[in-house]
Amino acid sequence: MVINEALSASLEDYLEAIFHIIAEKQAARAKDISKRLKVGGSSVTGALRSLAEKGLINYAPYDLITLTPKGRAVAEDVVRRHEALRDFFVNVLTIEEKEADEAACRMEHAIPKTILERLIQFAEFVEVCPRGGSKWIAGFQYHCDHGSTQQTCERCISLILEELRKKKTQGGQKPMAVVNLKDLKPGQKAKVVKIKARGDTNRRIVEMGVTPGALIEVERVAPLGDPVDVKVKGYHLSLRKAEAEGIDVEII
Amino acid sequence: MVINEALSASLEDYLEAIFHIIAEKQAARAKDISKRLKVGGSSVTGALRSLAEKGLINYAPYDLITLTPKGRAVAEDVVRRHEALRDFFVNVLTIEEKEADEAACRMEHAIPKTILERLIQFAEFVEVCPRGGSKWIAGFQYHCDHGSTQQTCERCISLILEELRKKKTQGGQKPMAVVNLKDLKPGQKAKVVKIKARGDTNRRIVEMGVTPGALIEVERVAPLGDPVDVKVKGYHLSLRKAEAEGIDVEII
DNA sequence: TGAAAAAGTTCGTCATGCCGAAAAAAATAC
DNA sequence: GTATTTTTTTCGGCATGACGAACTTTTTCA
Repeated sequence: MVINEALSASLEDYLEAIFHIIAEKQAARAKDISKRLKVGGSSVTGALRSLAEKGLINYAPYDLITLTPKGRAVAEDVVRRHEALRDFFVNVLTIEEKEADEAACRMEHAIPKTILERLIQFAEFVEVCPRGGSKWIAGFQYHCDHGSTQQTCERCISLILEELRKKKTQGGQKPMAVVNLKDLKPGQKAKVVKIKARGDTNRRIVEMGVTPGALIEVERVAPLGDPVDVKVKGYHLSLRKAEAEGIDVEII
Repeated sequence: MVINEALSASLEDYLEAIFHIIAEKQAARAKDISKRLKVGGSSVTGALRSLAEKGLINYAPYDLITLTPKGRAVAEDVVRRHEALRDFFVNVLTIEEKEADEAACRMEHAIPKTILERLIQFAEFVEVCPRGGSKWIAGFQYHCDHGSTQQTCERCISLILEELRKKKTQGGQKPMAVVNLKDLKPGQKAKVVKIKARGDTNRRIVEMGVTPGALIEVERVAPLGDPVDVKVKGYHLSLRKAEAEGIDVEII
């Protein structure tokens, strides 16, 4: 078992495919992989041997394929890169979903860690900052389609004024639209306003990257509200009900 | 001579290296390439044969290496991808130059055309839009370092107010800081305000992508102001003096 | 001008990653 | 419970792209 060798783009693709297949079914089979990656069966066998040798998958000839803990960690890292790129393309560059996904698939193997982190922070910043937001992205769209001129810039500025006025009349005494994380529905995005939890729970929440100002997206809420699956800084987290209740957010 | 086959990442690297070496000296030699790409001499020979076969370089054993027109076009395309990524990393994500360059080097081979164009437009929009600009990027930096909280957001909003006030007092009757493109110094960036030129000159200018609202960066001005080398939408252009004089800009 | 040095090429090798054909194993059907 | 189908593996082959060693050409310089 070879340890800690950097994976090739190809092997990252295989690992990512296995990760997604396992998320849908219980375990992956060679056929699923070959269908998903559009490669011949014999190529899959070779890749599986390679991944098993590196200790990333549990695999023996003719056997089902599962991820080792190490393999799961690496796969989650690949998926995080993929999603970060795709989300940036879709949410900031307003690229169409399918095309964004394909581009992310190709670029995910080449993006270095530091750039990735920055990109995730930037995409978050665009959504969270009052100077950014969906209105601004719409302005970017307009700029792309018509080219911005003096007039459109003035329109843009008046938009900011409007937003400021709204803030001023609503806010003041109490920040508006602050709710508890547990009350969000899947798909909703929010800005973390305050961590109410204290002690150990507080520590755990902050360690996961949930800090005031951060963007948080609810992915799934289990029947009784426990656990709540969220995405923060590109990471998929599963929060206990007690943890979710300790987080106040402002819906975006 | 094989035509129109997609280049591998490796061959793109060779072509890019040749392009840069030729920009510095008159022609490239195998040694320059092997030094620049850190590969053995024998690998270079193979790559050169491959590029010559595809009609991208002029090459015969032991001879100097130059680009064919087709090869130059492809090389310029690779360089444009590289620079677009690097500029985005440096100007928007505030990544340090050297790191941005290395990342661009790896990612340039994987970015699809549509995403590239959008990214270039976005980087331009960030610099040109009043809601963006260097102040906003500084705000992003702050967000990265400290995490934005309610207070920093209010600071951000007051910054917009300040900017608005400045615009209001200065502007009104006449747009401020409008100068002619020919008066810019190398390194300066500006927003195109108006194309004064008429007829054929106007058409040529617009065809090159120089339109009101676009970002233009001066790279080099020849002794007598002819030509003026600029960068617009990722393209390096060489403007005749008459063309430069027909363009009014607002320095950013 | 004629060595010595430098640059460039050829050749054999290796690793990766894909493929198709054929063989082997497992699953399914009757 | 065997026969057929499906899945998986093995094997040989091919393309790319890198390398080192040995050889050839060009350049340098004495």
